Amino acid sequence: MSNKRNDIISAALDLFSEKGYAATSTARIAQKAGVSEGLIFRHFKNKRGLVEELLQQSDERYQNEIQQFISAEDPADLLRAFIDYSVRTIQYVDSAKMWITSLRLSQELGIDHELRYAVLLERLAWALGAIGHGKPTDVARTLISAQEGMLASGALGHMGIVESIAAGMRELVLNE
Amino acid sequence: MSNKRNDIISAALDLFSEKGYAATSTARIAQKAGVSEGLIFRHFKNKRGLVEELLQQSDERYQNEIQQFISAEDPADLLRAFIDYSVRTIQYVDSAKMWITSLRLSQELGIDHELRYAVLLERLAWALGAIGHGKPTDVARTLISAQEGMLASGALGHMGIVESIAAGMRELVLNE
DNA sequence: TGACATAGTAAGTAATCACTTACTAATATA
DNA sequence: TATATTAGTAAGTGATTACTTACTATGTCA
Repeated sequence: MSNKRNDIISAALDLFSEKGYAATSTARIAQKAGVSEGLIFRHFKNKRGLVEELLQQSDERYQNEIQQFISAEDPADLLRAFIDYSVRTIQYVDSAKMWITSLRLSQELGIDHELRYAVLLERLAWALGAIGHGKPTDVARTLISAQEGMLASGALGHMGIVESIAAGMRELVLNE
Repeated sequence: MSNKRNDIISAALDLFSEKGYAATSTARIAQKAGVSEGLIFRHFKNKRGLVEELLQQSDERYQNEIQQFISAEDPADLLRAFIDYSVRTIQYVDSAKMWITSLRLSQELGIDHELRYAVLLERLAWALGAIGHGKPTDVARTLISAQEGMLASGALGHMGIVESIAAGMRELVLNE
């Protein structure tokens, strides 16, 4: 089985994460993937179809990754894991690319990705309530927003800032 | 004095905030502004020059707006004002457009807007320290990140979420 | 082996892109 | 009022865009 279809998706991910959707041409994607431009349109209905599959893959991966810590039984452990995960995710170029791209493309294409956080929000709120925070749902939303802010503001280039934001979250939420 | 130069900037702001930079053509901007396309290139060196002036105006306005509360003498008042400002800013379509556009365009054009927060960061950290928070600089960064996250995630359409994030900030920072 | 679907390509297409040219209209200043 | 500068336009420019067409190569299974 050929892997050129995957080559296209992975080249698209690279380029979309650098330049965004509109500024990335299908010609450039084909070139980077080492295939003819026409092949993109054999495998995907159009450019939009390609980016939608990419976003869907990224979402599946995201849901998979958060599964690893949202089931923790100790609430403080869960919160610690959430904060660490935010940092770790950005340290591994591969993960970071997918996260940032997913956020940026959702914005650029006007796709609502609020739903994505439903499960995470619920578990965070539970953990926050369990360790004595008032308004746990509001606080959970604040944490998720802080995490998104990290991704939005080109934090990829500034590891120091990412660590600092995480430290601030730990201080506010866990007093540690 | 003609106002066509301003018409161009304001049409560009509208369109950039909807579609982003790359997906907005100079032809479309001219059409919306009710001028010929050539006029854009008389007043601005090129498309990039137009967006840079737009970003600079937005930055001036931002620095102006935060001046109104960062000089508060009471630390709790300052923090309250910061949080309220985040919400208010998004309620007024005009302000929101400028904020979101400024964040999105900085991302899309790869402009570092970290500097923008220098003064705010310093004053927030002071206020947080004064009311007894540990690691005040880290916590200040977390708050700013949460605010950026609000803007990044199409919060314009979801006032309820914006209010909720603000409530979470109030709870975490001021216990109220 | 032969028939048929799938994978892949090279060379198009019309539309749109940012930007330029060559010009006229308006306004300021002497 | 003559002159010079600025504001404005219509109609281009070549390059690039997403996508199509018409074709060939490769594998699959009766």
